[in-house]
Amino acid sequence: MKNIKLKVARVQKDLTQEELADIVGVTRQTIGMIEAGNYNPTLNLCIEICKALDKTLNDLFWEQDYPGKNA
Amino acid sequence: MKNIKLKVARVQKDLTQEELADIVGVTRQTIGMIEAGNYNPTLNLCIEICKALDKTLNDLFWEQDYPGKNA
DNA sequence: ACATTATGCAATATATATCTTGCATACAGA
DNA sequence: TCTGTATGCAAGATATATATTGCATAATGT
Repeated sequence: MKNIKLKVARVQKDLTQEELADIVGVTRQTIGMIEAGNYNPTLNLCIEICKALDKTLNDLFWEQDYPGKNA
Repeated sequence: MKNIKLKVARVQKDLTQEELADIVGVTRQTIGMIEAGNYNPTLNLCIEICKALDKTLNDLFWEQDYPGKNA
């Protein structure tokens, strides 16, 4: 499931996938896959992304696209 | 860095490490290491833990023990 | 038309999250 | 004292997050 919130927050900061990746210390592909969904990133990476985008974990990763949400 | 919030939330639910582990589908050791800190769990696991304990990501995993917090 | 930038997709390699098993300690109850 | 429960710690195995490389496409500017 795509993470639209993350993509929006990134675009709001006028950052490209590669720029965000550089800031948080991962590869462009990793950011791309997180935005594309079907991925399960690490807590530390999520936190770094949130800090880079001035958001919180709940802002970007809560109640949007975790498996079994509407079960 | 130890995750006290997680331990407190678990005890409030009267759950043992092993019981919580069974609920979220991991091993007792995994829960133990997350509580003990020096660990980097997966986002999906964090979400499952939050759901099991009726907490949010921010409640249990935000601004407590991520690296560089006070940098 | 050409070059550049941003993104998507995929295969292989590496790092690390998680599992499995086992042992040790502390504590509560019989 | 003995047994069961809850937890901590550690070594080796497995699954998967992430890196690396490469190619394809759309959009933009010259």
